[in-house]
Amino acid sequence: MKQKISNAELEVIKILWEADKPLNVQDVCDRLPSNKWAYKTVGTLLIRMEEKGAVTSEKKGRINYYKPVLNKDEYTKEQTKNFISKLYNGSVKDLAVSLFKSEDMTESDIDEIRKMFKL
Amino acid sequence: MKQKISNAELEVIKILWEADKPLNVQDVCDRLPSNKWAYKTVGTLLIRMEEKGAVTSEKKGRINYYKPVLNKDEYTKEQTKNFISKLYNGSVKDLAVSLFKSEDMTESDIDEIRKMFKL
DNA sequence: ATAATTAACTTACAAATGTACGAAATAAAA
DNA sequence: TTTTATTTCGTACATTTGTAAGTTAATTAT
Repeated sequence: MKQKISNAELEVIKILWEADKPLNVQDVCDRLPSNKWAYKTVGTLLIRMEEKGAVTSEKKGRINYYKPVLNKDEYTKEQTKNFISKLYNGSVKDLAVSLFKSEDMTESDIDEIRKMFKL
Repeated sequence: MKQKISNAELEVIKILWEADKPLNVQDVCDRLPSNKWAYKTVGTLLIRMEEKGAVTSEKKGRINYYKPVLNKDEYTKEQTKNFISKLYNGSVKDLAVSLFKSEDMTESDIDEIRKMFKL
């Protein structure tokens, strides 16, 4: 997986991550918000990800079933790192400050975080 | 500012944010890592951002001086929110968990965060 | 004052992305 | 079995992005 996957592709691979079993194009469509994309669009996105090595497909009969190659946690971790270096000069602390000030955290988020960082 | 700015554009507007005074193309080039982009490339990026409404320019003599319209903190906040919803289903807590497990935080980051959350 | 440099403005061009359509092959329904 | 629906495969096409080059006008150096 050298190349980056796009935002639209990410939407699709997220479905595969959740499904936890190989899905065909129709399955993916069914799990997307309705009318998100045409069937063929979803097919294109899957093919592109296969070209990029982010997913693989296996044919059962004439139908292709796709599953992710790219690992969700690794991907998330890597993207998070990139994001922090892009917007916060790589400082996790600066991100934390920004989150803390942004009012986007609920009290329960804060509690959880407190627990996590204790000891 | 309807349209999104690209990664390359972001590099440039970051320079303007830091400078805190209007800069011309040459100034921006001087502040970028050397040989990052050709002078003309930087000019293109500035023009595109002006078209997008992210920066404005004012001419002194024949030279254009650019300054940001887009506010850094707002932009950062918005991007952070988008990022969290894209990768963590909007859960700040999940992001925090991931950061905590990723080993990308230094001890001093953790200390700072502890202080911030008053543990 | 001519030559060299510089800045703006215009144009370019390939790769990536979003968003599909058409044709051909096959399977399912009538 | 003829029609209809489904699926793949190839193709399409506008927009955005990265990365500039060419042309022209103004400025600086000689």
